[in-house]
Amino acid sequence: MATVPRPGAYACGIEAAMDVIGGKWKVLILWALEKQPCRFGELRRLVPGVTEKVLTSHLRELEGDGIVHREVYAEVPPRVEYSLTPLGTSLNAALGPLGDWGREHLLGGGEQAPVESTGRAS
Amino acid sequence: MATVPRPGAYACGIEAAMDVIGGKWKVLILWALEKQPCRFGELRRLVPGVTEKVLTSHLRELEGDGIVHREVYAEVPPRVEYSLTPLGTSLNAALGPLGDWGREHLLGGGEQAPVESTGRAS
DNA sequence: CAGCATCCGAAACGATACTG
DNA sequence: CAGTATCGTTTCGGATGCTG
Repeated sequence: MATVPRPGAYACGIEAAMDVIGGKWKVLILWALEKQPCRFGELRRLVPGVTEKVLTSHLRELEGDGIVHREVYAEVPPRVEYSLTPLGTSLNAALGPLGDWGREHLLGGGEQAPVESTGRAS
Repeated sequence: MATVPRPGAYACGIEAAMDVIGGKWKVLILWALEKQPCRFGELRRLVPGVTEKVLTSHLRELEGDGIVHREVYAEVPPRVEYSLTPLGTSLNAALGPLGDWGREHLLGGGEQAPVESTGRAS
């Protein structure tokens, strides 16, 4: 989606950010990875409904944007681990208020105890 | 985009919010409206590149989601004014951190004086 | 002025089969 | 296990032309 596709002109930061997280499953992926690094197969399970093809392309884009890190272990059962980069962590943090807003105004009001605002629960 | 299209299940608030702002020009529209209420023609000028059809459909969706208010004046040259609802204003506020993140990490680093973080400038 | 209707093309997403 | 390749479907957005 992103990966420097645009000629280079965004009207504002939100537009640019939207381009990075614009995929259908991107935020879910970020979310799964925030909890803990995951292997490809784990992600498939953590993000129900996504197909391999789409998961792969989204991961590649996020990797290209410096949001996720891809670590390949040259073992006999191939193993690849995906994790958030510091940039990805900061993006997730920036997504926090938006998630709060959505949960508050779109889903059931705040059932959860509004502890800090750090709450980005399932 | 949204307007209660989904059967009713979102994994998290961000997903729901993404659905509301998921259109290509939505955030730009929100942005133009935050500065001041606008007529249809003004919006077309403020959001360069958008076509009437898409602008109309995006506005209808935002209206359906309670983000913008549509005021029709039954005059002889038809006049319609769009403005942000309180919900729309709060959404824009929730978008702030994401805009800051995008401007900081995707566009040129922070050229602007990082005054408050309220800065959602053009 | 503020739109709606219609047709079209591009892109994103999805399903399935196959490979290092 | 972790993808790649190919094909089909859907959805979104763009271009025009017409109307109250």
